[in-house]
Amino acid sequence: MLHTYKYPRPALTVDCVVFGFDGGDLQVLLIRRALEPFKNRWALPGGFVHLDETLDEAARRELEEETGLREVFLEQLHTFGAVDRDPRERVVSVAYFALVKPSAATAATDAAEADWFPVASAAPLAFDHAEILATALERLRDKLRREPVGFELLPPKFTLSQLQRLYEAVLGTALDKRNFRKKVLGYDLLVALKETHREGAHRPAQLFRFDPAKYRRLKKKGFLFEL
Amino acid sequence: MLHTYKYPRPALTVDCVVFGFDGGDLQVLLIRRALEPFKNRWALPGGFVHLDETLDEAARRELEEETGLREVFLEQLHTFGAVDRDPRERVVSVAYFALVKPSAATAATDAAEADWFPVASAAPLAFDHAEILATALERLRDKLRREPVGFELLPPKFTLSQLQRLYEAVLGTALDKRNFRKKVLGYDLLVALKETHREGAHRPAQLFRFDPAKYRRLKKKGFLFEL
DNA sequence: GAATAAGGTGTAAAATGGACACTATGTCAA
DNA sequence: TTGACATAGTGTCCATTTTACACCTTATTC
Repeated sequence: MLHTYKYPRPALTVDCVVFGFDGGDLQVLLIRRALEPFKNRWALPGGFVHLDETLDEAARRELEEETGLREVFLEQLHTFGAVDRDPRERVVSVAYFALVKPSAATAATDAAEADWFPVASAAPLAFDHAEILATALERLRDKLRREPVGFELLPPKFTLSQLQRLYEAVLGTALDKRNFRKKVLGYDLLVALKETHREGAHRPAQLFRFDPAKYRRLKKKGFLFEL
Repeated sequence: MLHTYKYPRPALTVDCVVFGFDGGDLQVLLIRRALEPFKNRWALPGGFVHLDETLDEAARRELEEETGLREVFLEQLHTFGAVDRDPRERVVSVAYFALVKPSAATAATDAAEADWFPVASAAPLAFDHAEILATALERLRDKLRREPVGFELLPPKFTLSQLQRLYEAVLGTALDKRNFRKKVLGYDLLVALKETHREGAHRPAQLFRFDPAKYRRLKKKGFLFEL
């Protein structure tokens, strides 16, 4: 069945930049293209927007179809509309960026032709996906410093060292351990658990969890997280 | 001539939230719709994206066609894709936000069925334009505090009082005069001119201009404007 | 039980942010 | 001419925040 319009229209797609963190590097989830153009190249998961779904819904649907990921942190990033970004025809793409926890992350690769790459070594990508990735990275850095969103990249229970390593990996700077802990705990958004995390031949670390309800309450009062 | 595709496609438009400042209130530029739906309602200037232009180009073109404005500060805001945001058919709109200087602002209303409204009293708007406006306002407040962008809403030569009034109008808070001046001048981004601005029965005010080159240099060194 | 490896803690100095009130300089009208 | 008026312009002190910095703790392993 064909669809006819009075004026020509660009095709509309969504693409998702999915970030993960393995404890060392910040990673992106890419899928290997099965078809031309850019056959066998790595690309961001994404696809066409259906008429009966919002953009957010389209992004979530494509993400699940192509990577099996569900219920991730997802947010609209920017819309890319260079005239020749797709060699076949005019395609405008609404890019999203997503953050996934390590548990979900491993599930993603079990399915599909998907794999994780350290963001630093994720080239070459199909289409203008390198540009989209760069934009997403910029946004992630910004967001991480202004909103308590890092927890979306960590397990539900995590140590302060893990959190600090995440910040250091994303921001690309070394942080002072005492100052970091003082500041993070000062916001009173982390709950110390009665468990510790033991790993390696050294003292075990206190586990914490993030308290989203507390954050929502604080945010309503015009509070600003900043790191 | 008709255009046919294998799968249905949403129509793609751009809409512009154009902000201006008259010295008192923050204003938005709206146009009166000549056609159904929402005939005679006020709406954001915008229109369909052509196949041979980028999204930015489409936004600038529509802005000029509908309001006569050229060479304004323009930036992509967010893409709105609720399924029923247009009663006729599926339309996805890439929203932009623009800042215009008072000189350009007066020109805009000479043309077209366009007029300025204080942002507080801009309802009711066509489509989901109230939501788009709210999103733009939020973004403007954010941007104003983190980047020296307020100058885009002022004449090339302005006084510190004008700048302060702008910040107060947009942020909705009163600011301390001495602290404001200390901070703004401390960034060393304003150049004091050899002119003054006289108006009313009182002491004339020093005129300044913004130095964009200096700002670019500072920004490269990882400097953050914050107010 | 000694070596190892990461976890966890406090203080002092510097920089920043916020509160606060008076003088300066022009216009205008009596 | 002079005094009332209206906005321009200026500095200090205190509280808070930020930064720099080093050692002891607690587990494991051999």
